[in-house]
Amino acid sequence: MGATELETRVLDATKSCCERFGMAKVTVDDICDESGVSRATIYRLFPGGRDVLFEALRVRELNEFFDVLTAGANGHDDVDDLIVSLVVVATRELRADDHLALMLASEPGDVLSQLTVAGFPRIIRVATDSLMPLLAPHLDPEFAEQLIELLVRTVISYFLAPSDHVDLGDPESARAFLRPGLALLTPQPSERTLT
Amino acid sequence: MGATELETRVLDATKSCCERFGMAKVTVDDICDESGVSRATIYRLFPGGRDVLFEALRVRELNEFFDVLTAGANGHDDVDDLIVSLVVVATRELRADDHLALMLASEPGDVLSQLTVAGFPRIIRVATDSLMPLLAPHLDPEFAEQLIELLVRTVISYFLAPSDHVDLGDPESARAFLRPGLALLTPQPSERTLT
DNA sequence: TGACGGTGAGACACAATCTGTCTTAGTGTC
DNA sequence: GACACTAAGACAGATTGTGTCTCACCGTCA
Repeated sequence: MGATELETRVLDATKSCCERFGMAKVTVDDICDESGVSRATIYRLFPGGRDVLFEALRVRELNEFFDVLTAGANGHDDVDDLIVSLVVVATRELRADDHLALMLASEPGDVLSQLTVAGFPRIIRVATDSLMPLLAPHLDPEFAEQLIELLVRTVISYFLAPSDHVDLGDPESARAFLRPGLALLTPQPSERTLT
Repeated sequence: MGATELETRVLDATKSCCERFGMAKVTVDDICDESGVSRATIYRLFPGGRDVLFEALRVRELNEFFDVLTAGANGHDDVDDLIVSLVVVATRELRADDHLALMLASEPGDVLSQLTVAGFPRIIRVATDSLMPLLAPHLDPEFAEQLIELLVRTVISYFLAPSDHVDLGDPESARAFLRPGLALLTPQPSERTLT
């Protein structure tokens, strides 16, 4: 998974081109100019070209997102605290993501599709891979997977369409919102259901 | 010169497309979408298409600039005051022009060319047409034309490359900077030279 | 009612641009 | 000197954009 310095430069260039022109207008040559990498090299690094390039960028961004998230959610002995922290930090991270905001403004269709439809399974996959190690010590694996998926869906939904009643970026509000679900966790570990 | 509501809409759309994509990436279809005006109509309003459209936008912006400038420089009995005011207001107007700033950032070559080379004669022409009525009551016509050209060159130069010693957006600084030249005006109306 | 000016929709040929692949030559490393 | 890696750019084919055209539509005015 070690990204070459060259790959990094190309993906950085792709990112900044997307911000400048909007994804629809970016050409491979734009990325060449921006990165200072030759056309041939880009096609060798990312066989398939343009689409593969965007795909790789999405993967990188997604992984970065969960790296930051998991790094920022340490030192919680209590599962409840951990979960609340994850939700809050994730929400704040989404809100602070300038690139995401720009893309959401200039290419709403594509970005929404990535967040809710086409790209959603991947998000769940990466989220599961990243968060399972954190939750595994405290929860039944199958339950943890279901929980992660539900949390991802919730955070994304409240990010895209904020509520007047809940602010998942605020620890107090998030805890209050999550309490009913969290209550199911600790007291009776026997009957775990989400619906 | 009355611009149709339709022409206005098309030029507004052109402007906003330039800001979103950068001039190089804007297509006529983008402008159709943005303005809600059909392709056929755009080509009828602006025969020649794309380039003519950009040209028309530049003309409009330029005229608007001097309209605002002359409107903001009223009520000066003294020529010195008038000239200082024109320089200050023009400088501030340039600095406050978001569209110009955006274009300058994304398409430096084109914009610089418009400000200093290809578009410069037109700037001088419009400036002369706009400012002569203001200066005519006070100055010899030929001298006024020379003065206007020099002021335009000066304001543009200091706008593009600000000086550590002079701030033409500041009345005090501008007056001090212009004093040597202004001194030539009032005392001896006989020997008028700029060099 | 019918003629008329202005508009949107879209077909069209041509030009320009982009894509993805390829070959070449250059550069640094072992 | 062989090797891996890269820049530069030629190339065919696909895609996109341009500018012109025709046609249907719609409101207005006679």
